[in-house]
Formats: sequence, structure tokens, C-alpha cells
Amino acid sequence: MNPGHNTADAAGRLRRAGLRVTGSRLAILAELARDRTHPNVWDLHRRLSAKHPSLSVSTLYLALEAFAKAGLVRRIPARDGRLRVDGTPANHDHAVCRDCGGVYDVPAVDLGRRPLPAGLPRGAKVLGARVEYDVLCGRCQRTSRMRRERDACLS
Amino acid sequence: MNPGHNTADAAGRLRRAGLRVTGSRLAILAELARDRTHPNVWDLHRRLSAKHPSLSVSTLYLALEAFAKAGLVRRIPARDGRLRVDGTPANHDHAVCRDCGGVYDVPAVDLGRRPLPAGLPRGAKVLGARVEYDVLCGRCQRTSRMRRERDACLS
DNA sequence: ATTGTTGCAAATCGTTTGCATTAGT
DNA sequence: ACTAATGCAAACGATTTGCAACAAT
Repeated sequence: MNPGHNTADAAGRLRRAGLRVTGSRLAILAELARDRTHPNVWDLHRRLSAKHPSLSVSTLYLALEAFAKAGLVRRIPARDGRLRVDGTPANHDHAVCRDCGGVYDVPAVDLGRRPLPAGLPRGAKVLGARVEYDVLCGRCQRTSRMRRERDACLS
Repeated sequence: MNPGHNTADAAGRLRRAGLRVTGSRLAILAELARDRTHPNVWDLHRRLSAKHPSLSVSTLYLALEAFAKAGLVRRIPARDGRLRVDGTPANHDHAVCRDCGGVYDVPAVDLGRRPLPAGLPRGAKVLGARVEYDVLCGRCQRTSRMRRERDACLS
């Protein structure tokens, strides 16, 4: 269903990265390929625990660190201070809901032809750039309207 | 030296935000106006402790939360998981050093005329957008060259 | 007088680390 | 055989919270 993210390929990607192919790691990569919500480590652990009850949090952290160094995943520091995991290796941008902190994938904006901004730190080399959209997701628009109405009544 | 960020103005901004004007808070705002390095909470606490030895970390956190809600500062989750504080209220973008995690201010890119990207979560309302540059700062270019050379010798 | 703010200490909780065991190469 | 990967528990450290004393309004 998702070419490029099946198990066989995951094993190859692990090997190519110089990492050992283990059940945990295949499961982690599979779960990340399935779950595009940028789960945090505990979400991930909870979901994986069903099929892999012995998988420990420390293993998860260690694996994610190795994956990140190999470029298989991106680790993104979320607004709530927790680590979220982005299992989509392709280049893309993010939309972050101001209310619930949900992270959504958005096709990458091409900033390539744009002149580099003045005011970069002296001598810095630009490696890349990405856009982050500040949004209010559909669900939060509803709940914040509800909240506004409720608060209005209470005041 | 920095119009718009002097003490008198800080008091006004606090009052306008419905916050009480206290010595700690003026000191915090003053320090943030002076230090544009996006310090984390502990850096900030260390620097403020010189003049305000009694200022506690919890007060600092509480004040920063209030400031952020009032739009006086931005709190940014850094790659190392710690909270960094951006005391520049004006709209601007950031360049983040891939190596040391240093955060540098960059004039905002105008994304206004750009069509909104397809693939935003259904029903989401876009409130804003900012660009984050992935850079290698001058200092880190030097140290990583040194590291490469050293590692080359060791291998 | 009222109530937001402060400082201290304790609690919380995400992440890291040490180490003995297991398993991939 | 070699050594990366795992699981457990303990350590760590940033942030939050409860509460009594204080201070700005």
C-alpha cells in the first residue's frame, strides 16, 4: 500500500545504514510508516507494546537516535517539550496547530530560488530551510469556539 | 540604546497586558532585550542571579509563561529539549545551527503572496508561517573541520 | 483589602545511562 | 566470536505544583 515503506525495504534501509535488522526496529519503522501523526515516544511505545510487549522505552529512544543519525527519521522537539518522531524521510514542511500541538505534513515549499536573507550570523553556511505553518486545526476551531461560548457564559 | 525596549516601556507593556510591574519582571524583560541569543531558562536564571540573587527558577518559569501568553516573548522548544526564550516581539525568522543548536534572528521572509500549500489538514485555518534555516555557524564550521581532521588521524 | 507574585521544596515526568544478557552479523 | 541491540532499573534534569509569605494594585 505504501511503496518504499514496506518491511523488506525497511530491512534494506537498516542494513545500508550499518544498523542491525531486529524485530523491534522493523516494528518501529513499520509503525512510523503507518502513523503519520508524528507521535511522541510514549504514544509510539504504547502502540508498539500491543505486539511487542517487551519493547522498552530505552530501546525505543536508542533506536530513534540511531535512526535519526542515519537519516531514517526526524526527531522534532514539540511545543510541549516532548520529542515527536517524523517517520517520513522525504523533504516536507509542517503545519502545527497552535491549540493542540498536532503536527501535519505539508508539501515542501521551494525556497531554493529565494535570495538568502540578510542578517544571517556572520560566516554561517545555510544547509537548508523549511517552513512551519502556524494553524488552528478543524477540531480545535470547534473546541475553541465552544470554549469561547462557555467562557462567555461564565463571565 | 534600544528604543522600544527600555524600562519605562517594559512597565507599560506589562500593565497593558494586565500584569503587575515587579522588579523581577522588569529585570527579566531587560535581560531579554539585551541578550538576543535566545537563552534557555537556566542561562537566564544564571545571568539574572547576579543582580537578583533571590529570583527563583519557578518564578522565572511563571513569569515567562505569563509573558508568552501576553505576547511579550516567544518560547521556543530547542532541539536539546530545553526551552529557549525569544525576547524579540517583532516578527522574524530563525536560523538554527545544526551542530551547536544556537538560534539566530533573521529578518522575516514575506510568505504572504505565496499560495497556501495543498495538503494542509482538512479545515485548518492558517494563522501564520515562518521559515527556519538549518545552518552551520562559523564557529561550528571550524570545530567540525577540526573534528574531521582529528577523526581522520585516529582512524 | 484584594489578589497577583514570589521563593522554597517537593513532585512529576521525559530522557539518558550503566550494566548484564541476548541476538544479529 | 564479535559487538550491536535489548531490557531493566537507577540517575538525571527540566519543568510544574502546592503553599505560605509578600507586595502591587
